[in-house]
Amino acid sequence: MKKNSIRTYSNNSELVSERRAHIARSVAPLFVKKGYQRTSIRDIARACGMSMGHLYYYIGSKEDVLQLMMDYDQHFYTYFVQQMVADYSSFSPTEALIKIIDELFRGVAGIHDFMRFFYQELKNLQPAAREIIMEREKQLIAEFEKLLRRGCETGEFKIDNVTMVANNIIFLSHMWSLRRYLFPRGYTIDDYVHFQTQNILSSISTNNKK
Amino acid sequence: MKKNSIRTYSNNSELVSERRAHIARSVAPLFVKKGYQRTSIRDIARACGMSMGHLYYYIGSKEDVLQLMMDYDQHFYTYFVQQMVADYSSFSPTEALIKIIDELFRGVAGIHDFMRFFYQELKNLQPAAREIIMEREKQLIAEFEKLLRRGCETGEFKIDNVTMVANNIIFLSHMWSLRRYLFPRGYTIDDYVHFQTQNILSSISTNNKK
Amino acid sequence: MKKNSIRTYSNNSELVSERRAHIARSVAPLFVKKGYQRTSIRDIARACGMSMGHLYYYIGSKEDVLQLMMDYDQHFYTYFVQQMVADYSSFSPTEALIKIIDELFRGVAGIHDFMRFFYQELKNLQPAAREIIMEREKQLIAEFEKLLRRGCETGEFKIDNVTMVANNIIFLSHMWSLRRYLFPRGYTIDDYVHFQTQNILSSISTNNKK
Amino acid sequence: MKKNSIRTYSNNSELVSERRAHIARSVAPLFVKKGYQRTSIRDIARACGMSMGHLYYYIGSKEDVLQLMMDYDQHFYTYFVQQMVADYSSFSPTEALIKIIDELFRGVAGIHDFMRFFYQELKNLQPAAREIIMEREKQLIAEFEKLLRRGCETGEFKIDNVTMVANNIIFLSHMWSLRRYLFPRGYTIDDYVHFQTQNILSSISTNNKK
DNA sequence: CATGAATGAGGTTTCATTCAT
DNA sequence: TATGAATGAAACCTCATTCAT
Repeated sequence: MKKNSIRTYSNNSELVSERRAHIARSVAPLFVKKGYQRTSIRDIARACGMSMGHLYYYIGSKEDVLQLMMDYDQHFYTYFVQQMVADYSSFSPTEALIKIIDELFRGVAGIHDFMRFFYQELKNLQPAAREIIMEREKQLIAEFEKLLRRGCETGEFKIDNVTMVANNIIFLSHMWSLRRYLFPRGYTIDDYVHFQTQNILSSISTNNKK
Repeated sequence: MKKNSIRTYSNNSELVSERRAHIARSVAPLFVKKGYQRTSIRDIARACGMSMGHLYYYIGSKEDVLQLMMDYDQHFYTYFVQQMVADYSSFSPTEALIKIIDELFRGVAGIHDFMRFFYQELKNLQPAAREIIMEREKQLIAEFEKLLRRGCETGEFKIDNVTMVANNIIFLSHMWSLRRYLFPRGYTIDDYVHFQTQNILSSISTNNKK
Repeated sequence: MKKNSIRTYSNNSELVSERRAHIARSVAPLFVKKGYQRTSIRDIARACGMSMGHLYYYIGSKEDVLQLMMDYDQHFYTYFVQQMVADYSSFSPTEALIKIIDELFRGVAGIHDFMRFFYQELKNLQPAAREIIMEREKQLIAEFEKLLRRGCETGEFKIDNVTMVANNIIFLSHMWSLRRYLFPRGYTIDDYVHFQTQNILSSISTNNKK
Repeated sequence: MKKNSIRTYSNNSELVSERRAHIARSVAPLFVKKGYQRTSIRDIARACGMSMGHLYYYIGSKEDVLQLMMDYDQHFYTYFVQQMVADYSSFSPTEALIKIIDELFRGVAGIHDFMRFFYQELKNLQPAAREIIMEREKQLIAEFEKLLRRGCETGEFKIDNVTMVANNIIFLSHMWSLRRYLFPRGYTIDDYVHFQTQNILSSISTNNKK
């Protein structure tokens, strides 16, 4: 929605969008593998199948590539969550939350290396770009708040601060990406999802069957 | 004892230890402010009050400085937690946990920029160095496990997987450093500590007064 | 007639001339502001309202644009002087010289930034193009020689080397463009014209009323 | 006297001065021949007998090399004139002026390619550096003013605006460098000096023997 | 123990020019 | 005629590391 003012020499905005999406897609595995700083423009151009000069036809600086990639991936991630919340809107809040946690945690685990990258390289974005990312992250949190509030209204949940519970849920979904190396040997994503689901429900559910 | 295979040209191991501690201390604010990659050897040498050549008398590469600094800081952090657990060993597990969470979360919040740095730059360590860090992190988790197990034995806690609960507690202590920008406006560390304490207790305490 | 060996893909020589004049006009403010080297082909094309590719339809290289622009502007300048000399042909040589100096110095002062550009970028022309410029500059000098000789014939002037006096007059007209920053604070073009007029006359006039 | 704040990584200010002088000397013929913009850092480093990296040990940017070179050469030029004025202080103003014009014009003719370079590349200096150059140029003018005023006091000269006469003398000394290609074929520096001397004297001398 | 001058490979970015459409 | 996407060489600059002193 917002206009990221990345420089381009082209007037064909359709082409620019397409190529930038291509760049974002092409660069992702490279960035995730080597990190942003260690990836050179030469690497990026090669991965995109472009010459270095031509790459700069669509971007203004290396930093813009980072922004492009983060935007692109975060967009999918956000959309994925919004879709889920919508999909389970007919379920009871508890049922919906269980399903959504399941899908979210597994989904995030599927892009664990991107999640790590995200935490590592966010600082390399310029403030304006970072602001956009943050804003979208807040929308994500709002989605969960919506669901949690519905649960409070039905009496299934009892929550003092829905925003913080939403924050907790999302942050814990990242834990698999950031810290699974510390988990017990043999601990699976199934175990993890089950554990966190119980954990979350036990602290908000009024029907505590523990 | 340690597998610290950092090169030095000195035989005076006491001097080496002392100088390396000095380097670790001197470089920390620089690294935290500018990031590891953007900090040059020249910057590091200046911050340490050494010449570049002499710096290489005590280290083998720039990466070693990162390792030194992370080791040094993590060591304090780990020691701080171990001390706390010991200090509260005479308290009831519930009381101890409340106290420890309070101190831990506030302590971590006090070094929030180091915590961010930690998540951001861990990837720049060589696997061997990363392994050492991980190992110590596991010891930290073990401290909490110890406390939680004590609570299970007294019947105050009911926990299926103490390792994962310990992991959760520690990870949530990092959340203030990594994501507080997403919290509600005006939300304080006091609010945060209170919220997470309730949250954690409600999911493990047998005396559920919710 | 001219040795303008600038490449074109067009056979329509009228169109070519027209377009080249357009290019010369369009590019002048850009060149004067940013300098020749710092102005890119993209800048030039944009200023001309053409595509880069189409620009190359009428020129062979970036250097040709410089030549075009210098040619064009110098042509006006030369024509302007020739016209003046003709206009004042019925005046006495002294009167004519006074008038012409007045108009010339003020005229040149009006295009001071072009004059500076001229001195700065002449070296970027190829020898052949530079030769053409030089030739026209010599014609300009010849105009003044004509006037000065007329004054010698009437006995109003006494001059050993009319060519060099003509050179001096023209060069001094450039001084306002090249060195006025060194002049006394508040010194105006009026002051300047008056000063140089007196200065020149005093050294060639037989009727020395100093 | 003024502190040109050119970046260096060295603390040995003596070495820095020496090396910078070396750079200024080494780069001059290159700059004069190819122009500033067309001379690459690689060229400069080669001419200085340094690696590119080491060159940047003593300077902060390519522009600094230009400043160094202009400063260095202008310093000699200025010093040369000041010396002359001092040397001829015991002569009568007229005699002194004749001698000084002779030496100045010939001196400047000897560095004609630097003089052209000076006019061409001054625009590439940053304002601060340009200011320093301008200031020294003004000091030069002041030297001539001193001499001319002495002549006015003895009654040998009659001058309304000594500053502008001084400006004229200096500017005309540059003409040989900038415009001698337009002079009559076979016209020598001897002819030129003689012509301008007569020209200047005739417009300021009270003893007009024309 | 200590210095800092020196290196050279590699980083990001620009730009005149062409050519398929 | 007219377009502008595409190229690749070359530009300026940085920096981890070494070595003579």
